[in-house]
Amino acid sequence: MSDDIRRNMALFPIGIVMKLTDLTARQIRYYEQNELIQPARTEGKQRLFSFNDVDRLLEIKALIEKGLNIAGIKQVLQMQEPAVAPSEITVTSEAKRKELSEKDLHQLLKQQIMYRNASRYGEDALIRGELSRFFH
DNA sequence: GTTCTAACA
DNA sequence: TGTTAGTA
Repeated sequence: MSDDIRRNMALFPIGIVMKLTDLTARQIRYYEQNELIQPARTEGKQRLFSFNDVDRLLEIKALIEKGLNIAGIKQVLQMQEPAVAPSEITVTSEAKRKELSEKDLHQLLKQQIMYRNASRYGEDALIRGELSRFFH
């Protein structure tokens, strides 16, 4: 698993990331403010992005083009990273179920659908694409 | 020349 | 989101 550290190595400045992602510096910085990405910083406070950061930005870009807002992208992204087990996203007891609001139930439903798809096809952008319609 | 933050004729 | 100002 040493490939992971390579993908997370902070390598390129914002200028290169702009060309790699076709995003403006403004957008990249804006997404960072909204915690969609967390690039490293040099001593001089300049951002340094890793391959993972670039991949993440490409995903964000795809979702933006699908018409999602920051809030929607956050949710889609959060369901990716934490490879939550089914038990964690399943409503366990009746008591617990009663405490959930309608909004929570929808959120839970989306997570479960996402997990099933991820289990069958393994991870992929297509899954996000399908799921994105829930966040319009 | 590049990047950063803050702000808006 | 664009863009500009003043820096580092």
